[in-house]
Amino acid sequence: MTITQLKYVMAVAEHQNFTKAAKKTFVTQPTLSMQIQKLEEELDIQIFDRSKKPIELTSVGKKIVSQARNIVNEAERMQDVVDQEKGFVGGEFKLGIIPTIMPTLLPMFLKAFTNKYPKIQLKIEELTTDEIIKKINDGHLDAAIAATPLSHDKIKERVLYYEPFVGYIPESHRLFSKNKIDSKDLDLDDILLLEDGHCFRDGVINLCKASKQNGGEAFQLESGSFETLIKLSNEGLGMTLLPYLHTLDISEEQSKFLHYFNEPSPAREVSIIYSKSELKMQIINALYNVISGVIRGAIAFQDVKIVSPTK
Amino acid sequence: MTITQLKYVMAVAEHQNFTKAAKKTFVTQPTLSMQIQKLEEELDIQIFDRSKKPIELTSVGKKIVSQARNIVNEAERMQDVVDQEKGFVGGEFKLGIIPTIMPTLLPMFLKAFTNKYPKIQLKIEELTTDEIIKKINDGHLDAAIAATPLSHDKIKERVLYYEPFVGYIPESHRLFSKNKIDSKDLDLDDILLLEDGHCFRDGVINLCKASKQNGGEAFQLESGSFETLIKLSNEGLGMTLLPYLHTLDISEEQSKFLHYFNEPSPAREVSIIYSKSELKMQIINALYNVISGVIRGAIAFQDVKIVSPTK
DNA sequence: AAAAACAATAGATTTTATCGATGATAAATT
DNA sequence: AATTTATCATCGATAAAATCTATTGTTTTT
Repeated sequence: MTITQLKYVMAVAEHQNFTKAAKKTFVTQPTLSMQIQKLEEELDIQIFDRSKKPIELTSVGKKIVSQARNIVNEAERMQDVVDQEKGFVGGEFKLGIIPTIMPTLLPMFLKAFTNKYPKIQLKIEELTTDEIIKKINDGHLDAAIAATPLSHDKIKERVLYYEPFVGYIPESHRLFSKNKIDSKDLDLDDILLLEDGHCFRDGVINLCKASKQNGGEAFQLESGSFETLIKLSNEGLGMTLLPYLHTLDISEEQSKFLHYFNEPSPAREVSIIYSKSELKMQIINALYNVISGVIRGAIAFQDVKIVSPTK
Repeated sequence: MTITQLKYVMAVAEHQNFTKAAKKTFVTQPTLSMQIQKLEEELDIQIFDRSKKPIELTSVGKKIVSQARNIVNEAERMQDVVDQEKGFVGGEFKLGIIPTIMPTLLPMFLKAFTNKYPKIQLKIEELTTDEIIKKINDGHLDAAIAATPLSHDKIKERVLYYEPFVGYIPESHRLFSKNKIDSKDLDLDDILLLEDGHCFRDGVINLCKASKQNGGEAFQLESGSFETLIKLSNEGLGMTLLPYLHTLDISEEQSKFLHYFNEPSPAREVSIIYSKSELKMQIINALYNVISGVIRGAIAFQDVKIVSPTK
C-alpha cells in the first residue's frame, strides 16, 4: 500500500470515473486501473463495483476511502511539521466565505493579510453554509468563515467575533419612533428578508420566533442582497435587519434609519471553521489573528445574545 | 514520501543505528541510507544528526518521527478496516471498568464505538481494580479501563487520558472562599470519601498525605457513590473531591461549588490495560482510538500531577 | 446498427528500490 | 601511534515497480 495508491482511490471515488480521475492526478487511465487493482489485491477486497455504471464504491470501499483520507491527511501534515520548523507559512489555501459576510469582511482583512503573508495564495470562494460543510469534509476547502454554531461533529469552530443585528427602519414604519428596538418588537410580517439559503435569513427568523409565536406566514418580500433590501425598505415596504458590519458603509443620510437593539443585542457568531483533521493550522491561525485584529478595531465590545444560524 | 520511508526513519530513530535498523526492517543498510536521504531531500530538512556518535534525531527530526508514527498508525488501521469487513475483528470482547469511571466514560464512547465497529460485541463489567487484575490474568477479561500506574508485571498499560481532581466545596466549608484550591489546603478530616475498595478513595488519601502528615484517623463519612457524597456535602458535612468528568453533569446551581486546583492540578491517570500476551490487539487499539478521540474533545490539556491510585 | 465512452489488458519503457561491494570516517583497541 | 572495528555514505548493477502508448472488450448512447 502506498500513499499514491490511496490518492488514486480517492480521486476515482470522487469523480466516479477512471479517465477523469486520471486527468486530475496527472497520470494515464491504465496507471490508475493497475494501481487500484494492486491495492485491491493486496487488501484482498473489492473497493469499486465496476459493474455499476457510473462506477461505484462498494460498502467496504467507502470505509477504505475514509481511512485513506485519514492517512493522506496525516501525510500532508508532515509538510506542515517541516514548514513550521522553517517558519515558512505559504502555499495555496482555499477559504470559503458565506455571502452575507464576504463583501464586508473581505476588504477589511484581505490587504493586511496578503501583506503580512505574501507567500500564501488565498483562493476565496463565496459559498453557502451547506456547500462549505460539504467542501470542508471532502477536502476542497481548507477553512471557511461562516455563522456558527453549526455543531457539526467533523468540523471545528473558532469564534472570530460577534456581529450585532441592526434594524433598518424607514420613516413610515411603526417602529421608526423608537430609538432603540427590542427583539420583542419584531414581527416577521413586516420584515424584509433575504432569499432562502442564506443563514442570515434563518437567523432573523429564529430571532422573531424566539419572542413571538409566528405561524408559517408567507413573507412579503425577499431579495438576494442587503442593498436591494435597503432600497425596498426605502420604498416603504417594511423594515429589515442588517449585520452590523454592513451598516458601516451606509450613507450619512440613510444612517438615520439605523436603529440599534437594546443590550443584549441579538447577534450572529462568526467563526473560522475547519476540518477536525487540522491541516494547515498555521495558516488558519494566521487568518484568525489577522481577522480578529481588524475586527477589534471595528466592533466595540457589547453584551450580545447569539442567534442560531440554522433552520 | 512513502510509508516505507517513514517506517525506515522510525526504525533508525528507535535503534539509533542504521545497521541494526536495517536488520530489523529486513533490508540492507545502504537501502536505509538512501531512502532516508531521499526523504530528507524531499522535505528539504535534516532528520538525523549524523555527526553525533550514536546517531541522533535533530529537533525537527523528533517531530517528524512523531508525525511518521501517526501516518503509519493510520496506514495500519487500513488493514483493520478490511479485517472488520471480513469479520476478522469481531466477536465477543470482555471489558472491565472500575466504578468511578464507568458512569461518565461509558456513555461518551459506547455509541461511537458500536457504530464504528458493529461486529464487535462488547461485554462490559463494572469491577474493582483488584478484580480486574485477577480477571485479566486468568483470561476472563480481554482488557479493562482503570486508574494507573499499577506497575503490575503481567499487565500492559496504555494511557488514555489524565483526569484532574476537582473540589466540591459547600458554602459552609473553610475553603469555599478560595477560588482555586491547592493540594496543600486539603485535610483528610473534612473530606468525604468513597468506601474502601475504590481506588479513587486511595488516590485522594495519597494526595492528602503527600502534603500533610496525617495519622490514621477515622474518616467521618463514607459512601458508595459521588452522587451521595455531593448530597452529604450539600448538607454541610464537608467537602469532597470529584474526578473531572463527573463534574460535567452537575447542575447549573451546584456548579458554583466546584473549585478547580491550581496547576499542576492533581489528576488520575486513566488507562486501558491488558495482558502482556496481547491478544485481540486490534480491538484494544480500536477502543484506544475511539476513547482518546472523544476525550480529546472533553478534557482540555493542562499541566497535571499524577496521583497514585494504590494504597 | 454504429458510434462513443470507458475500463481492462498487453507490451515497452522509464523510474525506483534494493543489493553487494567499497570507501570514508570516527571511535575503540592494541 | 598504529590497527582494528563500527558505522554510514557512495557506486554500479540488478531486480522490481510504476507509468506510458496502443489496443481490446464491454457497455451505453445515439
